[in-house]
Amino acid sequence: MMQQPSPNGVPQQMAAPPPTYDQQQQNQYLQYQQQLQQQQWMLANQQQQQQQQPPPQQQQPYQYQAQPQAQPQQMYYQQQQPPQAAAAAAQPQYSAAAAAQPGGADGVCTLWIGDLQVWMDEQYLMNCFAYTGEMTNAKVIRNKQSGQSEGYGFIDFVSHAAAERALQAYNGTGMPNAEQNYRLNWASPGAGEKRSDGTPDFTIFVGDLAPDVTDQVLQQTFSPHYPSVKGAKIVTDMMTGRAKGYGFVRFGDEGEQVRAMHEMNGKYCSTRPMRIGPANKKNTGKPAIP
DNA sequence: CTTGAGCGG
Repeated sequence: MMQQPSPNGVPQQMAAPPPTYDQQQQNQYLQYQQQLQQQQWMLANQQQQQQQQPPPQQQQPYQYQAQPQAQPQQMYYQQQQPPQAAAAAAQPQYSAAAAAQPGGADGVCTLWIGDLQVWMDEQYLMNCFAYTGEMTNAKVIRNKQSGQSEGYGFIDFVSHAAAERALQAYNGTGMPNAEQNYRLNWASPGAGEKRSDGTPDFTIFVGDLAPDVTDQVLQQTFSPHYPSVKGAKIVTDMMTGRAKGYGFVRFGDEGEQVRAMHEMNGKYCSTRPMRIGPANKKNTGKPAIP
């Protein structure tokens, strides 16, 4: 089976890579790292605003901390480019709909990213989005005391358009070295789809979902029939990254929510029939009566 | 595994 890199249980810090990786991959990885750093360096130079990054060979400014939990993944990432991301990068298209987007009008260049696992650090995010060539910074929010990731972070881009491109291309696609999809959204001001006063969400619970159903798939299952669909969310286990097999769909219109509960119940999403009910905890549109 | 751990400096 799999060989353990550290037979004596000593956590390998930033030491030699495990023998399970061959030299070729290591070299590719190192080359990739240098490319990334150079890209970053050039970007920083272009803008002439960030302090100059020291040449490659420099280690990351932040320090790793010994973590009690076993890390399910290795720290070595392989280059991976989502097909849509490739397309977006190849032909940058400035959608006219940008102004209508939630994060739209103003020049928000930052994306919020959630559902991060504890081992997904800045370096990891760099790798993920460096391919766009338009990312300027990545940050993981950590607990000040424990130093552990809070499970979300922020990614800055050179422009609002660049951020939107990344959002469209990456959101919902698979993350490298993880069994989960990107969960991206516009960062704070006037943010994407959270609670908004005066515009209540009418949410349904959708259970019995196949493991391959993503936010997008679920939303697209409903949106053609119900124009008021605002979004869909598959619930995933943060620790394992596995989908829990259920999710939620939010409607802007209560009538459509009710209709969907009747009409779509038992209908197929991907490979399995959905089980639909009203959502309880958050926004059902009907506030609980004390 | 059936009711969402989602906004910093």
